Amino acid sequence: MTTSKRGRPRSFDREAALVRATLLFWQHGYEGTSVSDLTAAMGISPPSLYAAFGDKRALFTEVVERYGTTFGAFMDDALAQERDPRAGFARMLEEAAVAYTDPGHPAGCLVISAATNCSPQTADVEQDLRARRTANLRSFEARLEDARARGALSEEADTRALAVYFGAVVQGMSQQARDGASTQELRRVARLAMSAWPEPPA
Amino acid sequence: MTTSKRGRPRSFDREAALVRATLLFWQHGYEGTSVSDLTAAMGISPPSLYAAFGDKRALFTEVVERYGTTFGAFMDDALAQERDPRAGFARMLEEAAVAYTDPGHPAGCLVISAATNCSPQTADVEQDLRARRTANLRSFEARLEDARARGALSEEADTRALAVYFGAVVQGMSQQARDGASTQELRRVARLAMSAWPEPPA
DNA sequence: TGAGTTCTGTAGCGATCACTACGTTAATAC
DNA sequence: GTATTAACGTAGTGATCGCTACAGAACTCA
Repeated sequence: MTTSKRGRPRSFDREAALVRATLLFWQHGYEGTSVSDLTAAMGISPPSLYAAFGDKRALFTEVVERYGTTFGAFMDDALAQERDPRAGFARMLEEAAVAYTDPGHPAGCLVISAATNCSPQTADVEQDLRARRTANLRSFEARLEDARARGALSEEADTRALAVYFGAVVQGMSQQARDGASTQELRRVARLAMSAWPEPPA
Repeated sequence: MTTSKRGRPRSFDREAALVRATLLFWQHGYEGTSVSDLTAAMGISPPSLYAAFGDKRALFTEVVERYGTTFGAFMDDALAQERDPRAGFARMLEEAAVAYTDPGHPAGCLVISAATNCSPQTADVEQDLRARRTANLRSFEARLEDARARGALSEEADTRALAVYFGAVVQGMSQQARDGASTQELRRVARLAMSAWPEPPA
């Protein structure tokens, strides 16, 4: 394989520019971030942005997908890597407390907060992130149902309600982080939240 | 007192127009709602809007204040009217489950979701709603500290952590409602969330 | 070298943003 | 009646929105 191409080579680091765009969308959301803001932060001109990423919408989609495999990967990892489902959810919440308050990037979760209030024209962006959140919720529910099938969760446990509950806790922790909550406060929230975990089966 | 004034009388119902504006801001947020959207929904022309409410920012402020005394009043009411603090928080969450999914208006809470992602130019709006949320959190904490002082909560209870926890749960329920959660699902979340309430003092 | 290709910066496109100048209309005050 | 006051609709302000036409620059290929 070869990386050489015809024509004038790109004069900026596409990956670095993508990270800059991620941080901007993370902080101000999709509509709160203008193309002018993006080009200024990425250090490129509008034609370069459009040539490299398509348009604002495509750039945002790429940002969200990259976010899911990097900053946001801890959620799936925690649930998948812990054998004990309770430990998996507990670890997910603990890591959320740390990740959402990391001073190295904007607070909270991009998927949760980057498109919560959109104009009628960009309702599709709001819907895209909503679909990601509901997919996460289904992932929670599947993990809980799997735990129940394996006998790690009582038969009476309401997996749907627990899934919505953990989804709400994660989203709430994200917004608390954006509102200024500290890592320590969110850690305590994470521990309190685990009180809802049902008693083990007899 | 007299309600008569000089000059041409207003030809629209100011209160009704304010409600229309509330519903729009509630659904699409501050920046997601344009003055053009507002005038169309309120059935008035831009000069009438500016004469009656000042500007978009002032209208939003009035909407938020009115929201706090109507749709959003159930929170303070629940905490203030229940003698038992645990019952107060439980009632607040139960009523949130119903209010956030009321089909008569947009889902969730306006204070929580109307300005979560703002452009740098309107950061002050985001900050105003943030101040309201942190005030609510302090109200939670004060209620919990009062309960502990009265002996209704154990001395070891972490009132700050509990306040942040309940704030996160409420915010999470609001976003779950916007993401399509049903009243019943949120009711179950409310009940699960109360599991974190500490054991009564010995 | 020259042709072909692709990125670059400048400069500006039409559309929409929040907002308002202006002349008209409809009420009260005298 | 006339004067005064205030809301009305029309029509349009400058600024910013997302996006692009265009020409020059920098590369690979023959």
